[in-house]
Amino acid sequence: MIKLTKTFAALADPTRLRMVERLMGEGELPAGDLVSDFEMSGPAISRHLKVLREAGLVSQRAVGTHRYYAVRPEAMRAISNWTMDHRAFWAESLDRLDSLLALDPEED
Amino acid sequence: MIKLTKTFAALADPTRLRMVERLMGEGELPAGDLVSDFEMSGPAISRHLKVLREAGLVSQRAVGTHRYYAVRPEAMRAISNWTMDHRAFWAESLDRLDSLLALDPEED
DNA sequence: CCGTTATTTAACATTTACGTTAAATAACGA
DNA sequence: TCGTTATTTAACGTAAATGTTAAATAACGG
Repeated sequence: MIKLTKTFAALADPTRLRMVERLMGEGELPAGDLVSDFEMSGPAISRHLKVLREAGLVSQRAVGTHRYYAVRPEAMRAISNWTMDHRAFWAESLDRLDSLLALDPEED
Repeated sequence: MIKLTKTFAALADPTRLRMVERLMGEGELPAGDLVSDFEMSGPAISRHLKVLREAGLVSQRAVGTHRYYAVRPEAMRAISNWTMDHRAFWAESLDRLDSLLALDPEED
């Protein structure tokens, strides 16, 4: 089960957020490819990847000495589901507007 | 402008996540109402609210000595938008399934 | 087997986060 | 004005996060 606070904590760091975005855009990548993206030591990147992994945000696949990382769709879906669970709150005014425009143009 | 890493950091703490959820469910509440929710001192709650405020997640309204807090829909929308921006990645298989079921039942 | 490459783990320093209690502010009502 | 209530700020201790360099692992290709 995905713990939402863990997921959010993992994405709360700019380096990790960028990693996740790159992985979503390009798909699975080896750790080394991510190292060259950032002005940061290899070990630092490795630990960020570990945080992402432990949060369930990425998967790791070994091929020879390479470790391929990829974002786990379930994790992203969990965030999306959470926002959708509360959609009634945050989309309230937009919904009302939609309704008024689309269905119910009765008030002034 | 809402900084996504700040938003995620704010939601990365279980106490703050619960606060936000309660505020979304019940709407605007004074700080004191939130204090009684948690086994934690008033000052601790106050600081959590400050973190949420500085992240742009909640608004504060003063009425007498009370401070009413409410979740800012824009912040939630920002998260939702981010997930939607990457929907092509995480909803990929579901989309494909949807498409196949709905539109294009041509393959085996 | 050996040197090279890819990546992680260990050890360490520094900053940030978070909780506590005590004190400060500010509005309220007698 | 004074004591009470609501909330925040200050001061402090401790734990967690993050970066660094050095060392450990492990697969690769001669």
